[in-house]
Amino acid sequence: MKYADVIIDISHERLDKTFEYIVPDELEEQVVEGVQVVIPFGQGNRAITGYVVGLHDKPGFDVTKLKPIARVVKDSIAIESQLISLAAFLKRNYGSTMNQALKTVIPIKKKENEKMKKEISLAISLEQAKIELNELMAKPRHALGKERLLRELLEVDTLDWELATKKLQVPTANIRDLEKKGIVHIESVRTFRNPHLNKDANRKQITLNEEQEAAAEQIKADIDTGRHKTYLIHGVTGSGKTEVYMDVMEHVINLGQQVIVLIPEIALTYQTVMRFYTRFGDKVSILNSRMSPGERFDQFERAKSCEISIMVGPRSALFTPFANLGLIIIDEEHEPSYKSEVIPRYHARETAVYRAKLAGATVILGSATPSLEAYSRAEEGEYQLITLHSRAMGQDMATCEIVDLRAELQSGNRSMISRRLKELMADRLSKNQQIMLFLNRRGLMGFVSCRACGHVLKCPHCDVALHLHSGGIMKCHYCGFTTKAAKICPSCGSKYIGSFKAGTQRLEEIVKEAFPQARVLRMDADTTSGKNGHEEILAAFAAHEADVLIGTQMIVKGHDFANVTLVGIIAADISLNESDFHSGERTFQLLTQAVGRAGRGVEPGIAVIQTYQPENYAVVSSANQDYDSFYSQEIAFRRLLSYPPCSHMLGIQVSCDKQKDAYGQADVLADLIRRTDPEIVIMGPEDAYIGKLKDVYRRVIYLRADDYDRLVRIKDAIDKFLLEQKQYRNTSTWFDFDPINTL
DNA sequence: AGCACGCCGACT
DNA sequence: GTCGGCGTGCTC
Repeated sequence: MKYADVIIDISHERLDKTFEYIVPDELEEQVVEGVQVVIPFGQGNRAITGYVVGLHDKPGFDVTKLKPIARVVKDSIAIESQLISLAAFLKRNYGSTMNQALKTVIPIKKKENEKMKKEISLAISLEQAKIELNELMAKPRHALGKERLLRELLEVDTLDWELATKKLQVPTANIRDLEKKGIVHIESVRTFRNPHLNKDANRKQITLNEEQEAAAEQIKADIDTGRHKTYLIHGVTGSGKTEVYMDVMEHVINLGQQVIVLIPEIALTYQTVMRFYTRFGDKVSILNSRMSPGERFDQFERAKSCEISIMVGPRSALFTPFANLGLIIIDEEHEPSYKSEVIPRYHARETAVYRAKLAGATVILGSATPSLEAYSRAEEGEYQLITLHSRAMGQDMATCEIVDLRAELQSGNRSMISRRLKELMADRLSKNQQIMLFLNRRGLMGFVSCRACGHVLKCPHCDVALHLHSGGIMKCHYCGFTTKAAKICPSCGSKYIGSFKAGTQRLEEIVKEAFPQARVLRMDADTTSGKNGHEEILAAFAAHEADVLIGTQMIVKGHDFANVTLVGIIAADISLNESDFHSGERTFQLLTQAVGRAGRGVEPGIAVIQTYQPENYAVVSSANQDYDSFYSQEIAFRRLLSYPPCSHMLGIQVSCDKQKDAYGQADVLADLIRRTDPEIVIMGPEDAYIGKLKDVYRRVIYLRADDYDRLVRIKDAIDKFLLEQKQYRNTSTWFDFDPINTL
């Protein structure tokens, strides 16, 4: 007789343990570690699903009380036992129930209706298609989706419907329209096929430069001799890190192993995706946050059945069930999107290193501005540092000028644009070159306040300011609460009440005023409403349909525009003045990326950084593109104040709809912590950054310790206490290890 | 989480 | 006298 340990599919601390079940003889073949099973649970024997996490021959519980497993869930993926260990790692290191951890690691069940795959192909010859494309391009406002589709079909014979609509983001209407005109042909097929490349002509032979070659060779040599390390590739913007990744990827695939490539959500663009497709063809699958759980499940199933050997995707792609994983690449390793915002709040970097350890795989981290965490590990020798010093195409780095806004103000210029920036903009516009203006919007939002008494209109459900939207409506960006814009201040009755325009919007007006002839595009939350908003704006800018692109963070991430020769950073300080200890690091990363946008083509570029703190080290070192100088100052600051990576932090949040209970429970937990570990550095309890959200009050406690495990022990003590505690059962508590965002 | 058992108020 | 409130406890 066999017995199985099952984790019940109910996420509750009180059920967060394995339950033992009898494996019936007829199910013995099917019940393996990782499968989803249906089991009778509780007095009523109601059918509940669960995950098998262990199997043994001897019962470990009163055998008379054991019930048999009812059945194995059809189409459930038996995940690698490695992934179960990975879930245990998530539970232990980031705090969650085993069920929550398993759910982040195991793909969700497939949806019922399996739809027919459709393929799109050209109904006309390649030459005709080129003519069609040219005609399309000639129209001033043509459908960009059609353009992408036609361009793609010039490269490949057939295109999967899903690929076209999801990854290339071609609207279905565009495809239908082209079909009606007889340009493309839509065919339903049964089997799934990835696009095949028409000809290898477009598959450029990539030759690595000396530095890239040395980097790739070093990693490949280590892999060949069975050394599986973690590498940090620190390469300046444009140094061609991706070429190094691809070279190593090819090597690993030739060894019969699989590769996971993590890319920040925001960089999952058409260009990035195509780079992998053109190099590796149908070995690649792409995971996308817009995919439904069913689609994701399909991709994981293909990985499991060895149909593909490369998975490219955001954070969650880390859990692709490859049986023989050989390499994990994390591009733009410093990106905050690698930290999960939901429980378990894991960090993809740490988790990747752990998964690689389990699988005997190699990890490559890459960044132009490595996180302090990664770089300090490299310095300690835990990761191996590889530096790429020069740009692959040999372009010069942009020159960088810092404009002191204090001096600008003294000489009477109160505009958002300094005289120097204006002068350079005029010059670029006259040369028909493009300009990017970057504004970190945070702090310049369009909230509504009273000019007489200073009262700020707040959301009744959340502790945040309401924002003015078009049509005289105020909206809460956190809970969606909407109300009519106030005409009179509810506090003092003054009618001098109004909003400050969003920074980008105001900047756009200023630019249009100063350069009426310039064509300006703005990219922010307001202008990118549609699904493909981003892509369309960026494509329009790439096609030089505008001279100036104004935007927030989104425009600085990984988009290369060859004709951009001037980048203006309007207010570098804004991100510096955030209360968070990451502010220096974020500012440096942002500025470095923004500066890197200038001069990606033949023309050398100039970047102008406007700031009130021209002597700030983050500003100065990003202007000089000097990571080492930034790092040494930032790490000294972290060491001095015992911030990560020089120590570890644990954020504990208590939330409750009753303010009194949230406060009470937070105090109880703080006492418990003091009793558990009297020496630990404890901050709080205090109100969370947003003290009330959707009518729920939130209190936070922060702990700091050199030893991560010490924090884990406190987490475990709190978990144990919460199980036994009778009072405050209406509160909920969760953990955030080494938090990235202020709780 | 759900469901049962269990001991105190207003109702056909 | 009963129906039902949700407090407490258990689930292999």
